[in-house]
This record gives sequence, C-alpha cells and structure tokens, in this order.
Amino acid sequence: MKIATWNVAGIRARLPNLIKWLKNEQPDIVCLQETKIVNELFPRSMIEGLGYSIACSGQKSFNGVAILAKKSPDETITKLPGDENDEQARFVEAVFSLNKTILRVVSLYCPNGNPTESAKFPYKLNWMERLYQYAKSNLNHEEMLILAGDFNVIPSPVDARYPQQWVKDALFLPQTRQSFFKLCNLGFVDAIRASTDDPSYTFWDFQSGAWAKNNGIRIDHVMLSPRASDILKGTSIQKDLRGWEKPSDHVPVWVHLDLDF
DNA sequence: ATGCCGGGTACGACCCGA
Repeated sequence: MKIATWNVAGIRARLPNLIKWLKNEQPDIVCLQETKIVNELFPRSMIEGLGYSIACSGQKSFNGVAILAKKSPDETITKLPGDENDEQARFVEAVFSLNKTILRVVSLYCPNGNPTESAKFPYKLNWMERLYQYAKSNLNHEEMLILAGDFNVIPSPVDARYPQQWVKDALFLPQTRQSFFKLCNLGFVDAIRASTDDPSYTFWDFQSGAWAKNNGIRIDHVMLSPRASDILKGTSIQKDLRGWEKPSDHVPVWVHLDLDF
C-alpha cells in the first residue's frame, strides 16, 4: 500500500490539482493539511466519487486536516489529547482494521511557532509535547502507527538549502528539533531520512523565487512506529507538483509499505 | 530583516503562513 501526506494550502483552491493527482497516483491513504474549511463545506463529492472515504477536522479560514482512504475507517478521532481548550483543527486520526492487523494513521499540522517571542512559540512546543505523550501512550499497543503531516520542523541542517537562514526560526530552533528527536527516540522512524541521504525538500516559499532558486526546506514528515517501519519498502518526495499550475507551496511525501490495504 | 506570494474573508484591506 502507498500513503502520502500533502499540505494543500487551501483545499478549495487546490481541488483541481488534488483530483488530477488522485487520479494519476491512486494513493491508498492521503493525509491532508491546511484544508482551511469547516467540515460542512468540505468538497466531498468529487473525492468520494473517486472511491475515497473522508475523515476531516476543519475550522473556518485556518488550519484543518483530513484523511482520505480507499477503505472506511473503523474509528475517527479529531482531538489531540492534552488541552480541552485547544480549538485549532490540527489533528485527525483514523483507525483501520485490516486482515489480522490494525493500522492507525494520523494527519497532523503542527503549529508554525513564529514569531518566537510571541505566545505562538510556547503553543508550538506544548502541542509537540502533547503529540509526544499521545505517541508514547499509543506505542504501548504495539500497533502500526503512522504520524504524517506538516510538522513545521527542519530536523537537521541537511534539510534546508540555506540552514543559516533558519537558525533563529521556530522551525529550526534547538527546542523544536529536540522535541522532534524526542519522538524519534520513542522508536519512530523518519521514513524519508531512513530511505535516503539525498537532500530533498518538501516546501518552497511562494515569495522571493524560492522554487526557482531551490531555496527549500524539508518539514513534511512521515513518522513510522516500529511495527510500521518493519514493513517500509520505499519513499519519495513528489517535487514535480511544485511546478504545476496553481501549486501549493508544499509537495506530497510518499511512503510505500509491504501491506495489503 | 521583512512580508516581495497566495489563500481566506469579505468586498477593502486585513490576517496568516514559514
């Protein structure tokens, strides 16, 4: 089976590209971020027409995540535990019962955290700590768990074309990277980094000709629990979508698993 | 460093992203 994560930067603006891409690539599961739409207005019909179930957690204007899948999930969760008052739609989980196994998939949109002197940075770090606690408690089940999405974390200098540009940015500060590595130290595998040493980016800013200059960063990640990393077959970053008409500033990240879906 | 682009909201400029 193949699973992809893609920050679409507005699902309504990206719908033609999303539909074309789904038809071309036939993913089994897709984790979307920055849908920027309430659940009631989610553009269901064309996506369902291609054979996908939809689990979404959205809000007006900002954030919003979804999971599209060729099977219907047995269970859906739309809140990251740890803060009852958190109204931001950044987490959706879908649980799939497969032949003798369970696959748990999360589409997540970690806060950006800039500017770092504002409340946004502690909110980011707190959200990442909540994700860590969630991941840790789920590992006890020894299921296949996939955390896929826009982490807004540049893990290492190799993950930026110009790392010195990011040293004071919330995406690359030591506290942010430590929080990401804490997740890795639970046993989660960064699927792209496990598969290749090549520098490869998932985001290029719309501004300043970042795409033309390949001034990119790798911030969209697929993290595999030990049971899931055991069946990792391969990965890719679908850079060509950044060159399409009306692109998102992010491109899809793909993971292939040795698993029937 | 800021906000050069792009989306959303709403219809005139704002906020937000990374």
